[in-house]
Amino acid sequence: MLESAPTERALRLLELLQARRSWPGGELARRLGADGRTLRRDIERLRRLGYHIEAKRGPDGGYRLARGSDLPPLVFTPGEALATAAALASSAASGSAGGGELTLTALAKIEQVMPAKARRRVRALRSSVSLADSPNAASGAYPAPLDAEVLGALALACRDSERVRLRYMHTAGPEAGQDPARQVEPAALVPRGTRWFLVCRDPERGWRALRVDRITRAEPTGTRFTARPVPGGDPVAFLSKQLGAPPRTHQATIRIHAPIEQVQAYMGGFASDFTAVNLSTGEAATLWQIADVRLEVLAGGLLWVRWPFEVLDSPELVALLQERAGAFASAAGSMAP
Amino acid sequence: MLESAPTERALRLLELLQARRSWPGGELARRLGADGRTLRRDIERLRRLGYHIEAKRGPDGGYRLARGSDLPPLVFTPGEALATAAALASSAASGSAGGGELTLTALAKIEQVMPAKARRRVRALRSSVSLADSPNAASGAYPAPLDAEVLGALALACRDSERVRLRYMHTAGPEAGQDPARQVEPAALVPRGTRWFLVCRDPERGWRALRVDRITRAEPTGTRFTARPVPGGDPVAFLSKQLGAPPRTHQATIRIHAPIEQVQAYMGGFASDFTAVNLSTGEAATLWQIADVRLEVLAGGLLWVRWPFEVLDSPELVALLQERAGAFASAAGSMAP
DNA sequence: AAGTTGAGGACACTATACGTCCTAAACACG
DNA sequence: CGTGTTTAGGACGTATAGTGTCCTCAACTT
Repeated sequence: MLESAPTERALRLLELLQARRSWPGGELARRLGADGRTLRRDIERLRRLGYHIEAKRGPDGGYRLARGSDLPPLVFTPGEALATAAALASSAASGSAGGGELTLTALAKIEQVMPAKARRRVRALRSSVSLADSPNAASGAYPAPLDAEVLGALALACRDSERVRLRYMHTAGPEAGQDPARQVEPAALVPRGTRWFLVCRDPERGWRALRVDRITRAEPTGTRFTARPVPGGDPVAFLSKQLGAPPRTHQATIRIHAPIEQVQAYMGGFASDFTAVNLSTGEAATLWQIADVRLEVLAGGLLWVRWPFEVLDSPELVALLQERAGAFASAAGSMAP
Repeated sequence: MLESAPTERALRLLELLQARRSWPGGELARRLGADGRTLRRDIERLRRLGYHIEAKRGPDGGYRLARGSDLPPLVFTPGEALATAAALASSAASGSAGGGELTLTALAKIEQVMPAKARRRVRALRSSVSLADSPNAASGAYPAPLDAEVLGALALACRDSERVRLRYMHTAGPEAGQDPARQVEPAALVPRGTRWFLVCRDPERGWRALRVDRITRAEPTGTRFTARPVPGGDPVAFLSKQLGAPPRTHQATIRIHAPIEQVQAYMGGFASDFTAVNLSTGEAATLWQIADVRLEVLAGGLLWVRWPFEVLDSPELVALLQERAGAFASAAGSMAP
């Protein structure tokens, strides 16, 4: 009558083995409600399935799940799944780490199965993000921190060619300020500079590229559609046609009047690309190569430089620094007596 | 002779159901190498184990894994696990999101089982982080982006009371610049301001609080120790005694000369805490409350304000702005002809 | 050397799993 | 309103896997 005791024990075993580094066999058997001999057979089963379980004999021995060739199914608590989903979403939003696509598929997998209870807590967690709580969100990441739920739902829908119902906030044009519901056939999520775009087909309006941070809600409809080729060949090409040339990456070289050892000791934690130079005066200085799509981020990096420095190239950055120097001075000056 | 076909199929089924939203039963049966009837029994098994599997009948029907009360074991590809580990580490490092502890236990679970091959790729991925690749790391997060491997190993060791061998970079004192190996008994990872500290007991030197971003390597030794009470009651208290009072959080109120609607439209994505005010001149202005442990982060936020503004309180911020205004001006001025 | 813990063969009993065959019910499409 | 497709699940016989008990070894700690 379908009792499936071995399967259930196998899953619980994986769970237990991940919750603690090492378990004595007797304890495991007790928790699984089975005999010690049966436990040994279960361990053997998992080993045969490719999971690497080490055993240590003698007092204080036990079983432990170790690195193997295969990755075992990860058993998270709801809280851990929540933290993981939040981390993945913020990682995707910040655009760091090459594996953007992998980040999204991982997020999709969690989003697909995360219990509704835990899911609600994501929103709560996200809404608390502010300048105070999340310094990173403040200075660099201009576009909104993305909603893990929205991003996960979209990633899922793209993967499965499933139509989504979404709300998109228009900020310009005849529909500005509105937040109308519409259904689209998503094709791909494409990062562009610091933003994510959803390349999709609106059955009524044709192909569009929507800014993900302006999508306030995304719900899967459950209806599948047959994927069509994106005009222009692939989603990235389509996006380029829609938006024009990709935003230029600003580069600048900074000459810092301090020896490279000091600079690296102080700033090596968050920056690299330092080069040592010797000025004609014999002074030891450091060149710092920086680059970003947003000029303000470069200026933000310069906030941390505690030695005199100059911008060697990049007139744009120079212009921004001049402008900001004025703004800072007047903002500060107005408070002085 | 221990064949375990049902268990193996159950695990593969979970994998398949997470890789795609919906699967027709016939396809699943084919992939599992089993009869359709057996598949239906397998589905029933998983349902009985608490996983919510929806079915749709008729053409284009199929099975799908949906949200349930329980979180099923997540089956990641090596690449996804890698991206997840990286995301968790950077989330922990940035200190955002309340669930700091959950982030670490999740990271520990992945670190424990991630195949060595994938693990090496974490380092490669991390080493490419620079100002150019990761804007967030640049402007705000002064302390180093933490090594996922180190953080994961430490979290694991704390959880399991396992001694670790680690290398710690001294930057001051008689051992400055050295990187000696030592073994410690880790008690807890404690976030403090923008940094993480490992509260641990060095058998030779007693209780210590080590900055995690200065730990260059951490390897589990495999030997367990019996946890002792941390002096002062708990790790947080101990850390406070070691470091003195927690770093002061700087607060400031900024008056922006623009109506709140404009400010929110432009900056609402990454900041909040705006209040509308009307000046005596009748001008609509906006008050912005900002706070962070690091003054530079506050200044970084002000880089993005495109309207005239003043600092209403916080003499410290005013001083920094004045100083930076000078630095920016001279850095820019030196490039002009 | 003694005690503890994992490893695993043998055996008998149980009951589970499997495929084949069948009927029913939901759903989409023409 | 059928018709075909898809999930649902009962019945049945057979093969076979799972279980606990008992036993002997082997590795490791103290």
